[in-house]
Amino acid sequence: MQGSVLSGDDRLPKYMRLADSIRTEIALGKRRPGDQIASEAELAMHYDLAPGTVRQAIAILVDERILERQHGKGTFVRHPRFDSSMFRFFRFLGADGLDLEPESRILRRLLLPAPEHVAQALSIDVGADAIFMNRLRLVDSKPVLVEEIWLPLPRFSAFLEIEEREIGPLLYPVYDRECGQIVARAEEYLTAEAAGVEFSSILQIEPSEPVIVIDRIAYAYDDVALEWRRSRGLAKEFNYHASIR
Amino acid sequence: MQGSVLSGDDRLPKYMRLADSIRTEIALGKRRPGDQIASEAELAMHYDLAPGTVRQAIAILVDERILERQHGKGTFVRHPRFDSSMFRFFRFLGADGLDLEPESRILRRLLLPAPEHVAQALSIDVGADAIFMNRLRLVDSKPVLVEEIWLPLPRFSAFLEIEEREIGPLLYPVYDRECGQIVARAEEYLTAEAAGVEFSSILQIEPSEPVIVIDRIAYAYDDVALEWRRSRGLAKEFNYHASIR
DNA sequence: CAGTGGTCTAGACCACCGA
DNA sequence: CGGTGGTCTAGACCACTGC
Repeated sequence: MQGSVLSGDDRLPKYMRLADSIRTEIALGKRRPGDQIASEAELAMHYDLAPGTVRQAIAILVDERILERQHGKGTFVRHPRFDSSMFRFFRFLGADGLDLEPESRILRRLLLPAPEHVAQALSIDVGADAIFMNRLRLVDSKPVLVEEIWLPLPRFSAFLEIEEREIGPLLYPVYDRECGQIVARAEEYLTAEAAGVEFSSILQIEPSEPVIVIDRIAYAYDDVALEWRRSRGLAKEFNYHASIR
Repeated sequence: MQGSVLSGDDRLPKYMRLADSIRTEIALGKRRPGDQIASEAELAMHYDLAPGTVRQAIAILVDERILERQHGKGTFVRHPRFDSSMFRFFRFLGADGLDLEPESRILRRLLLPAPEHVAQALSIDVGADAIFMNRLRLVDSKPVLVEEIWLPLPRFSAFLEIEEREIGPLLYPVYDRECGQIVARAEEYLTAEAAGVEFSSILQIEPSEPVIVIDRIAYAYDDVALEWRRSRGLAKEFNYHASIR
């Protein structure tokens, strides 16, 4: 017999159920970023669907930025590379005038009881232990960004054991490699405030100087919240662009 | 004879040329926001295309937020209603705790030579006369936002003649009604800075307090730049949200 | 009820890629 | 060259809307 059966609520259109099925495979780690998925013809055969229906399903996932099509090659699980999304906003220019990726210095990394706003975002109990990390980002040895990062247990327990030198400026590849957690998307909330005494001394600016504050919650493919992060950076290095329709 | 011919480069796919054709009709004002367009069956008949090809064309325009489909009713030119997009960012709460739309007070409205950054954005000559307007937005009679607005001539010449009381807080409906110019989309650029002496006195805050600065260029359906605007508002009222994938 | 968009079928042929 | 996605056809039937 050929023709596998689509799971899920059969009141939903087939193309949605196929999209759900592929999305779930990725969430479970059966398909990982970079992997090629079955061709449209194979999927049509396997699920006993018309080619057009399969295309419609894939179109959804391409739209969600989960898959990408490459004409003549195949359809692939997309690499979600936005750990540096901050650097679409902040432009850090070195002495040579080129964009720089700030180096990273971890100031603190320890277990702490999660405060309410973090606990709520990460769906853990208020006051439950979680990993807290404090990082400084520098360009030309000058501080430009401070980060407070919270990670839930037990999902990230391995993260406490890693040697600091194994942690580069990009955390999401570390989360994947050491903890098996893939960040698929994020929500960011942005505002500005005066630096204040605490952050002005860290960033070596005047307390009255404005800083941009970006809160980010990062999610896995299955919408589990993986990381809460608050970043503060010099407002004058910051420029955000948005299209509105 | 039935079967109209698609214009444009015939090396392009038919669905793209149909989408271009509909987009152009809207840019020329033949179809206006709220209008119903021909049904998929009619379009297929008229252009001698298969229904699926017509659907693909419409899908593009729906994706671009130019059209919207309504099941059982038809397909319509979408109303681009984002004059109040600022108020997805700024939340102005009145004494009763509800969101308020700030009232508007025009401080200045006159012809001035366009500075370079404005001229470039609006594709006019540097130093050429353009309409400049300075507005203050208030909530409970307290200033919360200052705007500098530039409009190109001769497209907006009628705008100088309008009585101030005919200009409400929303400008884009006025542009449409009085000048026949429809804003279809916009690009916004966002940063923050200390208010400084000029704006602190207008906004009644300390010069060191941070303000959010939003530059916006508004475009017509045919991508002609219609308006350049710079808004400054209290950073503490500001919260922007973005999804990243 | 007629008319609209939404889902789905079952193909054909083309354009692109890599071996 | 074989395999992939991209375009296009020509329908059928369903679900929703408003008269």
